[in-house]
Parts: sequence; structure tokens; C-alpha cells
Amino acid sequence: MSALEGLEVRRTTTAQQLADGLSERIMAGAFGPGDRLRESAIAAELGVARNTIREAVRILELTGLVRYEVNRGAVVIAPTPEKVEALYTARERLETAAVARTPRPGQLDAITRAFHELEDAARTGDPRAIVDRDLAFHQAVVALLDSSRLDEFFAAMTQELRFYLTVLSKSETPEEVVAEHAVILDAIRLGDRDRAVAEIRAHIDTSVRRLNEMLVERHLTNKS
Amino acid sequence: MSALEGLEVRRTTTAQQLADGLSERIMAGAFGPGDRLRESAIAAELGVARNTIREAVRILELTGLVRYEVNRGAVVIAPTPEKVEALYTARERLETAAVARTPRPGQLDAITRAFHELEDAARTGDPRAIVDRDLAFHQAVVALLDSSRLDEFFAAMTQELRFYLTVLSKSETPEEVVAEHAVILDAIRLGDRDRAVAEIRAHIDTSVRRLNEMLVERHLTNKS
DNA sequence: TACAGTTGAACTGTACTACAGTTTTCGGCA
DNA sequence: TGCCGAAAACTGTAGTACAGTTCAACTGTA
Repeated sequence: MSALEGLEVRRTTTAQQLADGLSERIMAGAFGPGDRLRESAIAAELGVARNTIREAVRILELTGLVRYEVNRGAVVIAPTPEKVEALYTARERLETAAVARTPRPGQLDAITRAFHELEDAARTGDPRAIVDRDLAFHQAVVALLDSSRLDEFFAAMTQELRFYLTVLSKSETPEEVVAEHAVILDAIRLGDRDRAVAEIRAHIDTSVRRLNEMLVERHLTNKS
Repeated sequence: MSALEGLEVRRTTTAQQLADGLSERIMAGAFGPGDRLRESAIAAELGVARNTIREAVRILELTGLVRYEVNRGAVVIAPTPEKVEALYTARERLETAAVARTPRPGQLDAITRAFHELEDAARTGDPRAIVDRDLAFHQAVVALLDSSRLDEFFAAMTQELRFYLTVLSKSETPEEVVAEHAVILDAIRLGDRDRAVAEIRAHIDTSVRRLNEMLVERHLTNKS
């Protein structure tokens, strides 16, 4: 079997590929929040039929990056204070529940590794990479819950959040980011559950506050 | 604004209506787990175009009741021991995290109310109603987490679970169901978090075990 | 100048047709 | 019985068409 290791045929559809591609573009900011995805335009530009684009966008909808409005088609989600709040509340519940559990050794290692990768990213200073590692760290924390379904759910939220962060072009020095996560990791490693919970809370609190500030700011500049 | 309360025009598409209808049929058992939803057949029967059915099924996919397989189209999800396990694990994590929190008065009332409705349903003996109230009780418990996103996530899982239960035609006397939930409610009302967590665990444990037994049974009878 | 009403272009939602490539079925063959 | 290959059934995609909706520019009016 090893001679055929990794060999695989196409096993995907045009619509799926389009969905992936569109997802990337949206994440990269090619479409802003609230923008409509015009089917005919996209179809023409990419040389595919409109119904294929429609399928692709429906697939995209699964990831939560766009939603359909009747007679307006697919619209890129837009962050609002309420949505950000709801997202972070869910995160807080999951992450605090996670750190309240006794970690298995492998899980601790995974979190520690995630932290070190965050440090590495911070050194390079690439904001995009930092955000990625930041979210990966939290994903590793949620993995403490030992639930694949919750892992998936969190991953979906992460995707949404990453988009918001991209849109709002986060501001925070890499050192601060690392420091904030270091205390969380510390508490987890020491087995100090209460402190871990408190640190997670504090971390999420400042995050949501900062995000909302950026939101108002963006709103104001958009008005002008 | 109250003069226009509840007023709303049609605001829905054919595909959405079809999705709702199909969802009902699937839940009612018109399509068994693993069954394919054949587009042309459905389209012809309902007198709509095939791409409209396709859209409807994509919408259905959002609820998790079907998933797409390349070149096989939409397939109704089927319970497997692994899936049931994963589903219940996620439930356990959420519900135990929920009862570990201090409930607001309104929340306690909601749970109590849900319990009484479960009792009422148990008296009628209608299995379908009992399952509905059972799940509603747990939804009320998860609401303790105060997170709309988690409420939605749990609701989606509930939908999936309800389907599994329908398929496997659950066996358990109404009295047992009520008794199991009564102890949970009790623990919550008394503010005894540890016991609440333990009761939730026990409840979910027996549930998953019973479901898996029914799964094996079904598997065996299907083989014959 | 501000504003309500009208109009037309741009789009979405849906239908229908077509066809290549895949899967499934089914009858025969060993 | 179990395997094999051809036919049938079905999915994925393309392309066209059109009614109904949305939106923005235009018009006339106060």
C-alpha cells in the first residue's frame, strides 16, 4: 500500500473548489463585511455557470462567512458589537470549562507547543501569523474538553473571528499578546484551575473590549 | 411600533419552504438514515425544478440532517456508535458546565417549567412528545450558560439527536424519564452543583448506553 | 433646495434543457 | 454462489430564459 501512499484522485467538485477560493478571498479582504456576492459577475469572471456559483456560495454559508438574504443573495457577514459579544461569550464558556478540567499529558504538550509557536510568530511580527497562532492556542485549550463536536464548533467560530480581526486589522504589540498567553499557560501547567479560569476571563474581556473599540472607530471613519 | 407587531410579508423562497418540508419528512422517518435524496425524483414529484431542489437540500445541509457526498448527492445522516458518542460527549460538556453556574431566577423558572411540561407529556404517554420535552429540558439547562451561540449550537445537536431517537424508536417508560430528570432539577434547585454535575453525567451515560444498544439491535435486525 | 414619486437597469429566484462522467443495477457467465 | 460488464439512473455543471425585486438615478413639485 505504501507505494500508493498519498495518491488521490480529484474527489472534489467545482463548486467546492470555488467555495474554498471564495472563502480565501473573503478572508483576505477582497469582499468587505456587508458586501454582496454578485453571482453573474463572479460567474462571468471565473468562467463557470451561475448555478455553480450559487452552489459554491451555499457551501460557503456552511462556514458562516456569508448568509443569504431573500432577493439580495449572499452577503458577507459584518461584525456588530452584539455579534462580537455573543462570539466571545461562547468562547469564554468553552475555554473556562476547558481549563477547569484535568489535562492529559499530551494535551498539555499541545498547548505548550501552541504557545511556543505563538512566540515564534510574535518574533517575526507578522500580524496575520500572530492571529493564527493566537487562535490555534485557544483551539488547543478547547481541545481539553475532549469533544470533537465542540472542537469543530470552536473552529467554525474561530474562522468567523479571524475574519473580524482581519477586517478590523488588530492592534496590539506582539509582546503583549505573548505575555497575555504566557500567564494562561502558566496557570494551566501549574494546575491552578481557578487562576486559569480567571486569566481566560481577563484575556477574553480585554479582547472583546479592544475589538469593540476598533468597531466604533471603523464605523466613524466609514461615516465620513 | 406595536401596531405593526408580528406583521410580516411572505419573505421566504421556494427553496426554503422545500427545505423545511423535507426536514419534516426526514424527521418523520420518510427517509431513513443513509438514504439518498434523489433530486430528479423529488423535483418531479413536487413539481419544481431540479436546481431548486438542490438549493433546498443545501439549505438542509445547514441543519446537519444531510450531508453531500461527491457524485452521490445528499445522504441522510446515519447514527453510528462513534457519532452518538461524540454527540453525547459534547452534550455532557455543555450541560455540566451549565449546571456549574449560578442560575438567575428566571432561568431556574424556565427549567422548572420545562420539567413540568415533561411530566405532562409523560402522562399522555406520547413518545414523540416526551422526547421533545426531554430535549427542551436540556435546552433550558444549557441556557444557564447565557450564550446565544451555544444555545444555537445545542439546538442543532438536538435536532440531530431527535432524528436518531426517532429512527431508533426509543424505549423507556415515561416514569423513568421523569424520575431521571427530577433528580437533576432537584440538584439544580438546591444549588448543589457537584450533585447536579454528577446527575447530568449519570443521565447522559445511561442515555448513550441505551442508544447504542438500540443501534446494535437495529444493525442486527437489518442484517437479517 | 429638499423631497416624494417614477423609471429603468441590475440582480435574484426559479424553471427548463442538455450532456459528460459516476454510480448503481442487473442479467449473464463462470 | 460470486464475479463481470453493459445498460440505466443519477449527479455535477453549463447555458438560456424570464418574472419579480431591489436600488439608484431622474423627475417634477413644493
